[in-house]
Amino acid sequence: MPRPSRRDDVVDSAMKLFAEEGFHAVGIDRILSQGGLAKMTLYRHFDSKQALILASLEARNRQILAWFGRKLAESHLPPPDRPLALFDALEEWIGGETELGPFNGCMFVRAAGEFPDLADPIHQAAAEAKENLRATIVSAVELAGYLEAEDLAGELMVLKEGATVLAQIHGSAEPVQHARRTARARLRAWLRA
Amino acid sequence: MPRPSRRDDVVDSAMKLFAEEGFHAVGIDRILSQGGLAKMTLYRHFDSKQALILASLEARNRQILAWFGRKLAESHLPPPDRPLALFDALEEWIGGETELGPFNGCMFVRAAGEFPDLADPIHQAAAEAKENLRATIVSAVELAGYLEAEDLAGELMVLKEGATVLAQIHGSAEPVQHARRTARARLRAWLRA
DNA sequence: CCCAAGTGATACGGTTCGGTCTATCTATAG
DNA sequence: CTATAGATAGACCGAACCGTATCACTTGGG
Repeated sequence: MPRPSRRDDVVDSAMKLFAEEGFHAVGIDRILSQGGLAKMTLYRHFDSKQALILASLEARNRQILAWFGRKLAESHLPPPDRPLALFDALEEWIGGETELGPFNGCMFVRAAGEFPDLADPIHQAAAEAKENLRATIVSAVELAGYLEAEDLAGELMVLKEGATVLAQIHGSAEPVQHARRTARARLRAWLRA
Repeated sequence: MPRPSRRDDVVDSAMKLFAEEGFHAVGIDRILSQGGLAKMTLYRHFDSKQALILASLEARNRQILAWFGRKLAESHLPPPDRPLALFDALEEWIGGETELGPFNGCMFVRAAGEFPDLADPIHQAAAEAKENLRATIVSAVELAGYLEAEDLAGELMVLKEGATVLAQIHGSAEPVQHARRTARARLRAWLRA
């Protein structure tokens, strides 16, 4: 099991280009040339471009889950405010240099947008990624001591997705401020209940 | 000025296909064949596919603005709750048969996703469409008697976009419920302030 | 040392893409 | 009637697409 890492090279190059320009807009040749890979190296590891896209989404999913999970766990906010670390992390992602690379919106939202058929495996992979993130937020909310964590996490998800989408469209982190303010108020209300 | 409507035929066919399958995924030939148009009919009215996409976005923008504007104006909710008509309209759009056609997520979000370059005219058109909708919401919020309408509308926009995106990914209107509940609570809080 | 697997480089095939061009048809205005 | 503008239909082009095939080279294990 030498794990030659060539497969990972292909996925990394693909993930980067897909994130920057989109799935349909990026051809196999560009993925391979940027990275000095050969075509047979790709098709030895993947059946098709679709399989490569799926692998890229899975890799991105692990990356995103680990990053947000860490940001939520390492937050220095007082426990009831800790879920707000979600929006601090989002702002950091948008504005700056993180290991997630330049901010180009959510890769899963864009995948679901380019492959709108609900039965498409790519669309389903995007939906699963969102469900995974939701579960992470549920855990964080429970850990912060909230009841009805499912409902609260659902509201936080809506806010996070809305802020992400608007930030990408307008090229600005301002929507995150709106989302964070709303989230803060909702957390306060949940505390009183 | 006979307004031969052939141009509109092209835009209508394009808008429908772009909404269903995406911009890169749909070729000119399909747009024309579905609708019995000739290629020269397209290129007499538009310089390029990009110009056709821009025209489709503008047409969709007018459609969306008129629809949400009407839903907000005709709402039978008590005035302070009237901005919630936004989410009722969204749910109606998702679930059912409206003049907006089948729900495939927000066309502008998907356009900005497929053309991520902020300098791309298509991306900019998508951003302008969002700004137009935001202005509509600001007016509705002011009309309902709220102060600081800009901030409140900003929060409502985030909720609406998040609900739209999640609804498209999961093929479910459930996120709209979360968004609506959050919005209701925020409106109540704004009333007390 | 040798063999087999993996890789880079390249060429190729069949399809589709966006866009141009020509030819024919129709419909209206003069 | 003719003249003209806009329409359809379709051939055509160069480029890019995804995927396959071929060949030479490197590499590591028995």
